[in-house]
This record gives sequence, structure tokens and C-alpha cells, in this order.
Amino acid sequence: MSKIVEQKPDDKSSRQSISELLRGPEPIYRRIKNQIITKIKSGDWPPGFRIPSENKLVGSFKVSRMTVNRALRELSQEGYLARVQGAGTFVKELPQQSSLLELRNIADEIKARGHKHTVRIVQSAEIAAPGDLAGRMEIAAGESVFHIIMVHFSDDVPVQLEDRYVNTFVVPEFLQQNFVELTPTEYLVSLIPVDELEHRVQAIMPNPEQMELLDLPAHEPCLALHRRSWFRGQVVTTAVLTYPASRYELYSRYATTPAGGMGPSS
Amino acid sequence: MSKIVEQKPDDKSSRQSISELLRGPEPIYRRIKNQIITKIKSGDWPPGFRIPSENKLVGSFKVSRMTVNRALRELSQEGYLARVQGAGTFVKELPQQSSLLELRNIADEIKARGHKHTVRIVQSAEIAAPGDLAGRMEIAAGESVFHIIMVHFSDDVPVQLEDRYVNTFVVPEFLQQNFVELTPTEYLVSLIPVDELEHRVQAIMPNPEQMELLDLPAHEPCLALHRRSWFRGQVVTTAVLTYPASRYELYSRYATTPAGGMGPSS
DNA sequence: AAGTGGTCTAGACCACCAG
DNA sequence: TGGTGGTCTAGACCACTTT
Repeated sequence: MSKIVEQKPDDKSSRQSISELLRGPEPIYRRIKNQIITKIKSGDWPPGFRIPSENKLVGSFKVSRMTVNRALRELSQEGYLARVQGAGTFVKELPQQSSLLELRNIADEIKARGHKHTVRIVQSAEIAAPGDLAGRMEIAAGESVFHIIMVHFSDDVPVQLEDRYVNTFVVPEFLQQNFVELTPTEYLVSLIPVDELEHRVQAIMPNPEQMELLDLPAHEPCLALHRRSWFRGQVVTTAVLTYPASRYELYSRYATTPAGGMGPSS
Repeated sequence: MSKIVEQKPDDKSSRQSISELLRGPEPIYRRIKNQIITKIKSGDWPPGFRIPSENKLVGSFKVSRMTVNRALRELSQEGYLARVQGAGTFVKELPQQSSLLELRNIADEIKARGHKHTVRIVQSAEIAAPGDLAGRMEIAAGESVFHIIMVHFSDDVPVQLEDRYVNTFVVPEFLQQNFVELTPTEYLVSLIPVDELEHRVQAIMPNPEQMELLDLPAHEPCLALHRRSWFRGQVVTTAVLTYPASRYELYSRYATTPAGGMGPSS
């Protein structure tokens, strides 16, 4: 007879900094997704665990089954869950990967493998964008941009050279950050949602400067990953990430089907 | 007072060879998706075109709005459409790319750029899998696998060396194909659905054999893309695709938001 | 004000898997 | 056979864009 949708006030499980402010309160299905991801990441629901059925979740969340279904279906598409008709919904083994399509943070990757992550900041400045850079950042030539060059180490071995430019208009306080504690990727992701992401991957022979910064022997090729990210039609940042061939490779595994490798038992 | 779901008989727009047989008739929302993709690919609905509203589609397909909504939402997630609340649904510019996450066919890429695609088959045989290969293909050592080595040319310049192994159990008639007409990727994709896909990307210095096959100068690095694909838990094929650095790079652009670059007007 | 997409509901029928 | 997920319906309220 009146309001069908009973909007609940915000609960603790939703904080999204800027995106929250920009996008308004989260829809129910996304809150359910977040709560489930939290359960998985905290270890409450370990890999292989059979999570409550849709009907159980309908009961505990007090929502319609279609809403729970959408949350579970999307989490399944995103690789968190495997759904088997007639049997149940299970937490998948691999907690996401695919460093190519996603915006992953080198510090997390290094730590996840049990190594020590350190950085060396080579350069950090505010410059006027020359023509080619302005083109890549889709701004006018001569406009101000931040430029930072840093090297990431895994157990004191250099594994990534990061050469990054940042739009000063979108992130004016970028250079004030302490990038020893929080990598630029981490900082930017936490601050600005990413609408669009572009990657180019090349094999290159490093130039002398790169060889020195990465402490490379002669004739060792590198992977060069060029990345640009957009928010509301503006380029937020563009970076060239250079990896020594012998110390790094890009990896991505992607399931197109729910039953990808995780069975109910086992 | 009885059946709510009125299953319509198959119409022409759904043919999926094996997947059709395996997965049964397509659900309505997927048939709608396919018809829309057909409209886009045929050029009936060009980039920027505003497609009929959900309510119009509800009328023409005689289905519920939720069903149309699911079709459009998924096509938007997949990058075909951009949806703008209050304004409409628009065909996006880039008809999909992201050669990394997806399984793209080198011949299509070359032709799409207006070049001539040719191949040279270097080797084609059935062999007993040695231990390391058996591991990668998740079969027993010594089991039979197909092995094919070929070079892809763009306007007679070699751009890709394809070194592929195929599971004989899943695709027994693989070697009978004419790969001058239809690339292995194309053939396999048309035959077997892909449940899961793994990619690894390295920078390498080519060995002498690779240098010769790709007609490379000294000291030119290459991108090596290692790919494995699964169907129902079995590795169908594994391939190493080697690209000369100067002639090829991997590219991927990915919108996480509906409004990714395509406005209603413009 | 009219139209659009975003979300949600409370039901329904079905195919599938387990005990 | 009972529970599970897969899909679908016919309605609803809302925020937003366009006219």
C-alpha cells in the first residue's frame, strides 16, 4: 500500500570515503556483497566453506530472494563464490587474482608472498606537462602535473620501477603523502574511484638509467606496463611500471563458469 | 493460474554448437543479450546509438522488465552498452577489446587493422607428453598430445609465434583441421566452451630458433604470453605465443562504470 | 511532467543434487 | 523427497535527465 522499499539506516559495514559521498547510500545487494566479502577475507568463511543458502540469507537479511540472488550471482561472476545448482554456494579457493585486469598494489603482492617491501623515492616534483605527456593525460600542454619516480624492492632486490604522473586538479595533495607507508596506487585507489582503466604491456630493453635503478645486468629485457586511469572522464594518473624479466611476470587466471575448480567437497 | 514461465520454442538467433547441447536451451535474458549483440555487430545499432528503452523492449519481447533489465545490465558490465539513468542506453564505442583477459584471435586483430593475415605451419605432430608438459596439461606423463608450431604474419611480417599443445582426448580431430583457413584459437573456441583461462606474460630474449622463425634482429626482446584454458576441469590446450617487442603489444581498456566515455550526445 | 534506468518485492516454476 | 540454485513475473518506489 505504501513504501515497499524500506531503506535501512547505514550500518558499520559500509565506508567508502569519497565514493560513498559521490554515489550516495549503497543499495542492499551491494551491502550484502560487502558483508560476504568481509566474512571471506576475515577467514570466518574459509575456502570450500558452504555458505548459508539463499533462503537462509533471505531470512537473516530480511530482504527478497531476488536481492540475495543478485548479490550471490555477482560475487560468483567476480570469482569469490562457486554456485552449484542443487548443492549450494561455496567459497572459492583463489581469493581473486589477475593482476592484469585489476589494479593491484605491488606492496600487497610482495607481502602476500612473505617478502619485505621497501621503496626508494628517486624523484618527486611538480612540473609543467610537455606536449606528449599532456596528450596522454588529456590536459592542455603546460598544465601542472605531479611526477614521482620510485623503486620498489622485494627483500632489497629491486622489482619494479614506477614512473608516475598525477593530475594536480583531481588530487592536489598528492605529493604531501608519505609513500614509504602507503604506495601511490594504494593512496589513489583509496581516494578516487576508478571509472576506467587502460593497460599496455610491452617488452623492452631498459635504457641505462633504468638499468641502474633496477640494478640490472646487461641484455636483460623488462616488462613495461603502461597504465592510465580515469574518473569522470578525466585522467587521474598515468604510470609506467617497469619490471625486470627475471624477477617478475604478470599473471591472470579467470573463471568464466561458477564451477571453476572448487568442488563442494575436497 | 499455472505456468508463469511460458517457454518459447527456439528461434533462429540461438546456435551455440556444443554449448547448446551441453547447457540446454538458453534462458530468455541470454537470448535477448544475443539479439542485441547481433544488432550491434551487424551495424544496425552503431556506436552512440540509443537503443530502445527497457519498457519498449518489454513490449517487443513480451517479457518482464526485470528480465530485460538483467540482459542490459550484463551487457553494460561486459562493455557493450553504456547506461545513463534518466537518459537511456547507448551502444559503446569500443566493440570490446582487452586482448589480455579475453581470448582473442590474432587473425581477427590483424584483419581488423586492415592487414593481410597469413600463416606458416612449422610443425604438426602427435607426441607423448614429457613430464613437464604433462604437468602443465594436468594429464599423465606419456599420454598423447597434439603439438603444432606456426607463425602468423601481418602483411608478410612475422608477428606471432604460436607453440601449442592440445588435449587429444577433448579434441581428437584437432590435427585434421586446415589452420590456414581457421586459426587454432578460432577452431577451439568454436568447438569447446572455455570455463577457465590462465595467462602469464613475460619479457624474454628469444632463443636462436625463435629468432629465425620470427626473423628477428639481435637483441630484440619478445613478449611471451603463456595461455592455458580449461573445460570441465580439464586442460583443453596450452600455448606459448611469442611476439616481437617492436611489432606487437598487449592492450586492454576496461570500464568499470556505465558512463565510460560514451555520452548520449556527441 | 514525462520518460529513463536502478532497485526491490513476494511470489512462482523448474532443473538439479543429496540423502 | 526436500533443499538448492536458476530463472521469471508483475508490480512498485525512487533518482535522475530531458523536454
